[in-house]
Amino acid sequence: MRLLVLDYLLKQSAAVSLSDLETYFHRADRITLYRSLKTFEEKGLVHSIDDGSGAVKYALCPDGCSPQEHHDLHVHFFCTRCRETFCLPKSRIPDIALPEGFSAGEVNLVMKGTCNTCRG
Amino acid sequence: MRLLVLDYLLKQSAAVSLSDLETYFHRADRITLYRSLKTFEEKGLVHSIDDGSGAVKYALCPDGCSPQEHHDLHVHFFCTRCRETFCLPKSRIPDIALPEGFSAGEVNLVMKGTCNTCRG
DNA sequence: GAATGCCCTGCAACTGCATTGCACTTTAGC
DNA sequence: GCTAAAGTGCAATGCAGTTGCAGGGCATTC
Ligand SMILES: [Mn+2]
Ligand SMILES: [Mn+2]
Ligand SMILES: [Zn+2]
Ligand SMILES: [Zn+2]
Repeated sequence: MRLLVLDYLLKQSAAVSLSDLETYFHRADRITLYRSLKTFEEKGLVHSIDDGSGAVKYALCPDGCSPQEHHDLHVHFFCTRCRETFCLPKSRIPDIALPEGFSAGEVNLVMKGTCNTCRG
Repeated sequence: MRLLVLDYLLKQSAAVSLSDLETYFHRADRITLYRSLKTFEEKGLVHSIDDGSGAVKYALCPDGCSPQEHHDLHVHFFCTRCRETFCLPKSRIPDIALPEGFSAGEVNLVMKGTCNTCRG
């Protein structure tokens, strides 16, 4: 099952949600798919994306992610038309000036708009 | 009830969630508080913040927000210790380079780390 | 002052997504 | 082949958000 899920992820250009998997693998159990994603995430194969759509999405990690540390510090793009979420590894997150006393850790940056296939 | 909620919001330095309100106004109904926030948001009084904590938080808008358009294009900061979320209106979101064909709309930028009261 | 209508409130119920427990099956190691 | 571990399926739960509906306050109108 996990191999099938991994194969599916490799073919996607956009991030997938659990319900996406559920729709595609309609014969498989929801929980199995859920745990597959969780395991992949733990092992550093995929990273999760909270794009504000209500459902967490997952995408394959770039090379160099380890179980200890995910460095998915790239921008994510959520298309408001097709509701797909894309990783934009080329668009790095710039440094943000913080007020005195604040120390930065992770950053979550999600842009919204229309993607290249949805523009008209 | 709404006046009480508004009064409460005015006294906060951090964004509040629905359950925060629920805890404070323990005699009021959850739904009434929920709808108060929704009404405030519609009218341009508050803006909602998705900080990734699982619960949407709300904070008063800066001057100039209208029912039609919220311009809360500032950075939000989520403290991983006290789990409070702060608006950082001084930290503007820089422009992000997008790939060809992508057009930008809203941006959600949440930084995580420790706030000025939680640093040790 | 009674009737009408609107707005606010409270109760109940429902949805969607995430998560866990437990039993069963399959796989891998010996 | 036997045994332990890993993977899977089913059930149930939790939590945040949301909606429908009915009752109550209040002001306007006749
Ligand atoms: Mn990504
Ligand atoms: Mn804000
Ligand atoms: Zn699109
Ligand atoms: Zn803090």
